[in-house]
Formats: sequence, structure tokens, C-alpha cells
Amino acid sequence: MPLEPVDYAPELNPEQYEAVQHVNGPLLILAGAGSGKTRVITYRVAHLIRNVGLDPWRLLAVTFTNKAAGEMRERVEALLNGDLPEAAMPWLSTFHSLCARLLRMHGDQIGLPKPFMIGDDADQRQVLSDAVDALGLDMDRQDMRRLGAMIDDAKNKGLDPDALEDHAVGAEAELNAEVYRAYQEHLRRNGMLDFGDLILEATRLLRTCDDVRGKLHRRWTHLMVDEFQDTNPSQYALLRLLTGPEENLAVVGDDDQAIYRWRGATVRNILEFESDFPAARVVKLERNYRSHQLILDTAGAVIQKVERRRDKTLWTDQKDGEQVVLFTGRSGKEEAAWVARSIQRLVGRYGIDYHQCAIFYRTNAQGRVLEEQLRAFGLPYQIVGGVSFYDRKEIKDILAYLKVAANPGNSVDLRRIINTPRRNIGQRTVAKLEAMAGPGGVVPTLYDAINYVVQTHGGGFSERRRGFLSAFYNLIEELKLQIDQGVGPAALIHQIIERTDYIEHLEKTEPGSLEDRKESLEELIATLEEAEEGERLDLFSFLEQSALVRDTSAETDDDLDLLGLAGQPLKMMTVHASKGLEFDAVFVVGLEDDLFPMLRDDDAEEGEASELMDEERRLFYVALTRARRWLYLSNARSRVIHGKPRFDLKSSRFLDDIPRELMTLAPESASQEVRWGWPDERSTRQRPQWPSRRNGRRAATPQPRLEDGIEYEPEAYSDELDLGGFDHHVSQVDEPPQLDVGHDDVVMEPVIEYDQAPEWPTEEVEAAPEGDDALVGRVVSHSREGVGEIVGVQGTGKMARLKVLFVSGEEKTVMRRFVRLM
DNA sequence: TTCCTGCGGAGCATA
DNA sequence: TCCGCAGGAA
Repeated sequence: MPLEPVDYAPELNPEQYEAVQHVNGPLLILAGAGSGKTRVITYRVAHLIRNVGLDPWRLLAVTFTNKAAGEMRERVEALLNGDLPEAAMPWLSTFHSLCARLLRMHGDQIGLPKPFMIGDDADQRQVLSDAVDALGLDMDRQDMRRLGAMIDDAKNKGLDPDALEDHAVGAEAELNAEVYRAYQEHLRRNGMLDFGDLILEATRLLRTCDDVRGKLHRRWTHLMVDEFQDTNPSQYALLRLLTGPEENLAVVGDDDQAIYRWRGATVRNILEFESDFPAARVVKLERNYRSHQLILDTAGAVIQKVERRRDKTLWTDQKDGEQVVLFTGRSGKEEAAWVARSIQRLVGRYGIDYHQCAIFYRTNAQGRVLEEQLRAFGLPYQIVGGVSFYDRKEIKDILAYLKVAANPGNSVDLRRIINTPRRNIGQRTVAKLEAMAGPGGVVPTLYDAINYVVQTHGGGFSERRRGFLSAFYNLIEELKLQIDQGVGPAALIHQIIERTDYIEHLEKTEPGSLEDRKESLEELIATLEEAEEGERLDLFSFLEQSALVRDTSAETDDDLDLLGLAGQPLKMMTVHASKGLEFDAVFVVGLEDDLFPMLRDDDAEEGEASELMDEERRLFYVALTRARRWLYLSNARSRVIHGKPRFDLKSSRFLDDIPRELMTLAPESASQEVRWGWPDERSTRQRPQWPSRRNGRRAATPQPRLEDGIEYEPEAYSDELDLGGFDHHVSQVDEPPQLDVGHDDVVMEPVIEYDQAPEWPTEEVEAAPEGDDALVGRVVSHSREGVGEIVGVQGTGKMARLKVLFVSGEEKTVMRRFVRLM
């Protein structure tokens, strides 16, 4: 039954409409920041299905993250008004899950293990170190990192060990190829594919199997790719293979936002799209719906300096806006305090929400100082992109049991759990077992070795050792049996925790985080139980999912949840993590040369330096274009870097590129220059400048401590490095934070009113904020179910389960932490 | 003697 | 997080 046609023209600007209307042939949509890219993609999908009459089945849309795929799915569904049955939705998928599926179906045709497991970073490290050991090489940590990066790089470029060997010139390159080959062998021996393999092997599959390729061409006639500027050569090769002879390939991206070169992405793909697809139509989206003109001008001035780029100029009809504010602190700490207070002021003065403010930094390490100050100021914050749920130790441990039970050939996970919790199977024993396994050994895998020892008493182990091994062996065998009987993942996890005394193990090893870890396990089980309720979730598809979920998107902070502030905290993240997001107020901190831009000379081989600089510049551009209304830039004259105090900082060269009239210097800034610390300035002025205090007790010769001739222990710096010998700062260490840098109209208290005190959560708050029954009657929102009212509460605290009557009319029990109070 | 466990130290670009 | 060393149990 055909859907009612709808003309989308009124909802789109002319360029967007042009892109949406394009049906056949290659299409490149150059979508500037904030130009409504997702809108175009989703409307185009809706248009193809609704107005062109394309069978949804024929469409494949590829994204990089699960989050993006999910968002797209939601919005397409909304546009089609639920006119489509679930099964008829187009295939929206990430690169990795697409490849995983293709390989599950056809991997045997290119000799992949079946089934295979998808290895994560930790697996990768482990396998690499096995491979290096097996080659008899002695490598330190740095070498290992380098080798890991080398292998990733090869895979990103679509090179297998043979290809790398062919390219190899010189001893080091040959060794690299050898390590790569050994690594691949070890991976396969464990029945594993890493993330790079997923793409690489899928590409190989399509290249070598004409029938598979032909089948897919017949199935998917129209392809769409989001964030095209982030594709690496391997992914690009895959896309080209997936593209049928009609070349109905629509790619969307912005070369100005290409920031994943270090992950193998190449701007080339977007810069030279027309030479690869001469028939391509190109549509530029330059109208920005996010920021005001001053912000766009600022960003534009920065990005213009990139040489190889598609010319684009963002514009908006939003002419009014505030100037970009620039602040220089005497120290990283002072900078952080300024940021905290500025946010407090914004919230107080304009009534915007904390969650509409964000702080971006170049490296994760910078988050520390900020965190301290935000806490001191009592501002609710949340770090985006920390450890993701599936990276948590307790989750990985338990999943490792499942993975081993599902596939005992997986020695990597086996080693993770063989002595966790402690069961007297130490390194020595494992080493002996490993010597028995592998190509030259008695048995193929580590688990087979255990089996062999247990069954035949071979291997020369003492009775005692064999007893320990038996216990472990029996445990795994029993789990295997249950899997065969179809016991679901949630029940299996219960058993694993019980049988291994895992909770006691946690109690012993890290009593401090016991509660936290217990909760995440409960959450894992609860999530699984929920998933299993609908249809039976089998273990293998669950493991597949968990391996592919690498989104480090924000997790709600439980403590804040209790305060009813869930979803409210301001966000802190690296600039990389900020891509695709937008905020009313954006703070970009640490704008110093060597930090942002970050330049590491060991990377700068073969004239790569300027390309690396371009990438840093684009990164800065991404940061700037996240801001809707307020943009604050800051840096500091001194800072602790890698635990060492640094006083020789220079302002970021990127600041020089912003026309002076677009910026205003914060009055309390330690420098009234945009550019400071550079040689030409140093010659004309005393450096560093340590401004005098306003309380009049002016130091006779203000000088940085380093020049006082006093010797400092490194740790003495950590707190006070930034004090510059001024006692007004010293007082700041223990007392409520008050910046004494001279201006009086500052709103020091938040003006906004809360249901509860906006203090940082304390133990008492955690114990019983209001009694969970008080939640009954509150309105909540749930990401999947929508809005509903709480009608009942089971249990207390963060792990409480809520009975919620959703607007759909359905009553469901959901985890407390999965809903947001409204 | 062999092997396991617990402790303390060093270091950390961006997913 | 990963590594090296000292001490205890069999």
C-alpha cells in the first residue's frame, strides 16, 4: 500500500530541498556545521520511501556511531508517522555492525572462524603481546603502543600482512609486517576479529565473492553515508564495493570537521569525490541554524587558513549576539575557576540550564582541574566519554565468563578469568598450559590444555594444581551445558556471580567501589532481563551487541539523579567528543601552543606537519561551531602538564587568526593581550607577567616562584604552582572559592531556584533524599517509551524499579536510572 | 623449591 | 592499568 505523498519543500531551505529531491546517481552533500545535516538525511530517506516509492528494503544508510544510527531511525520513523511496519524500515547501521552481519552470514566463504568473537581494545593488546612474545621479541610499552598503532593503521588503509610486506622497505618495516602477521594468526587462533578486521574482511569478502556482491547490489540499490569525511581508505573501499553500477551513493559530510586522521580517516575521500564519481551532483549547505554571526565569523576566520578544503562560508540571519570572550589565567587552576564562575554567572543571569553549558578540552587530563573547581563551586557536572559501561572491569569480567563458555577457544578472555576471582591458578601454571597449546603443542588451545590436564593427568602438574584446574574446568563445562540447554544470558550471569563468589572477590579487592560495581552488575542483569522479556535474547546476539556498543556517550550520574538534577549537569568533554553536539554556552579551555594545537614532533615525519596542524585547526573549528549563543575561550600562563609545572607557555597560535574585533578580553584576565608568551613579545616585556593584586598589598618584585630560587618538590606544585607567590591565592585552596581578581558585579551565588539544594551530593543525600515513595506521581521520560507517570516504586535508591504508566497506555517497570524526572 | 598473592610505583593525546 | 618485588604456603 503506497504512502500518501508529502511535499517537503516548505520544511526545507532550497539547498536542503535540492539534496532531498536527488534520487539517482552519486550525490555529495557538503553540510557545514549546524546546517541541518541530519534533517536532510532523514527527509531524504522519507522522500525516497514516501514520494519516490522506493521499497525501504532497498535502502542502506551507514553511520559511524550507534547513537547516530539510533537518532536517524527515530527521526525517520517520526517522518513516516509510523506508517511503516518495523520490519519495513530501511537498514540503518554502523559500519561495524553492517560488516559484522555480512561476515556472520558469509564469513565462511573467506575462511573466517565460525562463530567469531569481536575483540575490544584490551583483547587487542593482549593478543598483540602474545604475538610479540611468540616471535621472541622484547618490546617495551612504547614499542607495543607503536606496534598496535601500526597494525590499526595498516587495517585502516586496507592492507593485510601480505600487502604490508610487499610495501615494506627496510628492517623495521619488515619486522612490522612480521608482527602484523603473527598478530593476525593469534587473533584467528582465538576465533577473534578486531574492529579493523570487520571492515577489512568484509571488503575482502565483497572483493572476492562475486555472488555475494551481486546479491547485495540487487538488494541495496540506494546507499547513504553519514560523516563521510571520517571514512578511512578501508571503509571507502567497502563503500565502493557496495555501490552498484547505478552509483546511487549519497554521501554527507564536512571536510572542515574531519578530525579523525589519527584513526586513519582521510579527507581525500570527500575532497576528491567527484573525480571518483564524475557524475556526482554536489550540494552545499551553508546556512547555519545554530549560532549567531559573530560565532560563525570567528570559526570562519580560523578554518579559512586550512589550505586543502572545500570552500564554504557559513551564514545565518541571526545577526545579534555576544562577542567571543577571551580569558587568560595565571594558572590552569585560575582558568578553571574562571570557567566555573562564568558558568555560574550565565546560569544566574540568563536562567539557562547547566546542561546547556559545556566545557571542551584537548586532552582528558585537563578535566581534572576543572572538576576540582566545579566541585568547589558546587556546580553539577558530568564528564562525557569516560569509561563506557562495557569497559567497566566487573562487566568485562562477567562477560568474559560468558564468552569463554560460548567459545572456549577464546584464550584471551579465558586468561582474564582463569584466576579472577583468585583460584590459585597463577602465571606459572598458565604459562605451562600455554606451552602445551598452539601449533607446536599437544593440543590446539589453552582450554584444550586444561581439558587435557584434567582428563589425562598429563602435563606434569601436582595433584594440588590439578585440583585447582579441575574446579575451574568444571565451572566452565557446566556453563557450556546450560548454554546448550538454552539458558538465557541473565540467568547465566546470576550463576557466574554466585558460583565464583564474585561479589566477595570485589569486596576483597576493592571495597571502596564495591557498591558502584554491584550496581553496574545489577544494571547489566536488569537490562538483560528486560530484553529477554520480549523475545528470547540468545547469548550470541547479546555478546555481539555488547561488543559493538562502543558509544561513550554520556551516562547519567546517579548522584545527580537522586537530586532530581539528572540530565541537568553541565557537560565536560574532549573536543573530539563534542562533534555533533551543540550548547548555548561553550567554553574552550587550554588554548596554548603545544596543548591546543597539540604538536608532537615525532609524528611530524615527511612533511606531515602542516597536515597535522590543519587537523588541529579543524578540531578547534569543531569546538567553536558547537556554540549557539556564548563562546568563551581561555588559556593559562602556567599549567601542570604530565605532573610537571610549566611556566613557559604561549598563547595558542589559533587565537591570532581571530580578528580582534570579534573578541573581547575578560576584564579579570591575567593578560590583556590575545597573543602572549611569544618571542617577539618576550623581548619587549618582562615575562611572565604577574599582575598585581587589588588589595594593595603589592609584592615588591612580583615574580614567579620558579625564579625565587626556592626548590620545590614536584608534588608541592600540584596545588600551589599557580599561586605565583601571592597569598590571596593561597586562601583559595581551602576556603570557598572566590576569585580575587577584581570586579564587583559578579553574581557569586546561583540565582536559579531548585527543588533541592544544588550542593554536591553527600552521603546523607544518598542515604535518603526524600524517600523513594515521594516519586509516585512524578512525571518521567524514558528514552524508548516516552513520557509517563510513576505509579509505583519497588526498592530504594538508584537501583529502584519504577512502575510507570506511559502515555502509550502501557504500564511498564523500568530501572530508576533509565528515566529522567521531568 | 615452586608458585601464588599482595603491595607499591610509574605513566597517560585525541574514539 | 601494567609491572616488579617480597613474603607466605605446600
